[in-house]
Amino acid sequence: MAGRPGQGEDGTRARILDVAERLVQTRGFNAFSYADVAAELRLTKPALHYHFAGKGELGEALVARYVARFTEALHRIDRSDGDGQRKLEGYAALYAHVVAEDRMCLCGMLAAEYHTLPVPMRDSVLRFFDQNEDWLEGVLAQGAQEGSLRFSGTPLEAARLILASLEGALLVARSFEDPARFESAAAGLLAGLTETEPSD
Amino acid sequence: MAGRPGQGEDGTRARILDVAERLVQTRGFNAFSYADVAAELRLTKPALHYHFAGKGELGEALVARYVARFTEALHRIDRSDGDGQRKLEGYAALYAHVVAEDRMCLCGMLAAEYHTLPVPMRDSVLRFFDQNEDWLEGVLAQGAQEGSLRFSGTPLEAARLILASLEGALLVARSFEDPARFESAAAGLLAGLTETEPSD
DNA sequence: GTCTATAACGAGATAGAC
DNA sequence: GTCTATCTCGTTATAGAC
Repeated sequence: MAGRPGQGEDGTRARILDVAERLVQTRGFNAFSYADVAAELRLTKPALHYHFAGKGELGEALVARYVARFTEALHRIDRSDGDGQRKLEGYAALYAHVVAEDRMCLCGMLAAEYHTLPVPMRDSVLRFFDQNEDWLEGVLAQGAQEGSLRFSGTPLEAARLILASLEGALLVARSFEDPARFESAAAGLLAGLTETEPSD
Repeated sequence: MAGRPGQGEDGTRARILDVAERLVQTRGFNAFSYADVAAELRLTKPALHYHFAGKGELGEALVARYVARFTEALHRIDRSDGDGQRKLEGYAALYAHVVAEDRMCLCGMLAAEYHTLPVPMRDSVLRFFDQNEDWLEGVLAQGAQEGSLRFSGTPLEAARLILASLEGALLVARSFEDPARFESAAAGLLAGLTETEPSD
């Protein structure tokens, strides 16, 4: 599946995923076609079918790679070893990179199209959200303990609100083609979690 | 355009909009067809073309009606004459009704598909968001003045964060087919805006 | 206002050559 | 691993009868 030869990742396969990923993040899974990807790579549709049996399989590979990259990014933040607040800032920055490229989060886009997706893709999308919530829950628990973060409810509830808010902020900001809208929403969200109560 | 006859709203036209609206809110604008709507209403595709020249025109009518209904709902909340906090609760309840029907907000769904939409639909989606933000801004300013709401940044910034958070909460909750996820996120969001600082 | 019939196109997919 | 050629189906849309 990965790079059997010498290097890493078969070249064509990775380039197909790169183009398809951008198309899905900007137009949606139902609004891109094998023909779009083939044309951009100067290939033909059957060449794509050689690498990915069908659109469903391509979609599954797309989400799998996206989740793997996100997981890596979360591990990088963990290793950076900041306090909860800094980790949350790092997390929001991941989304900022997405909107900077005029894209929606891959799984946020697929969430909108959820009811039209092949079941394996649906499952992967839910796992993506679960994984993000788990990670955020840990960061929030850490932040609460340290005193770097304050929130109402349980860490899991706060984690879910953060995930939803960032996905929604991406969705709206991208429509206005205004990354600043995302930045502002992310900043406001963080501010609400770091308010120090008036020290008496 | 409206109900020229005796009653209100031509029957077929309204029924087409009803079915199309549900399909767009659940599957997306790019994942429903005239054939879907026609079959459900036991009509033929040309009958639909009689009422709406093309898919674009149907989409425009869909958003126009949705925006009009939302505007009415906001006016109802205004007339209810509660404080800022209660108005926000009423606002969140509008979204809760949507997720209870396993739907996405129409304009949230269209925001995901934004780059594939006919331009008139794009404009209407942005106007929907603008209108919501304007209304929320007013409610937040009122709440801040009364002391029923607290937030960081300007009322407009807070309004944008609320809109994004609720849209995102819809998006995620609907994927899990779990309205409780939305309710929890909405409650957490409200809680963050009504925290009373430790009274001394 | 709704129908039958059909055009014109693009989508996803396969067979089989090279 | 990529191609040409082709198939089948669904989609949007129109012409013209009733």
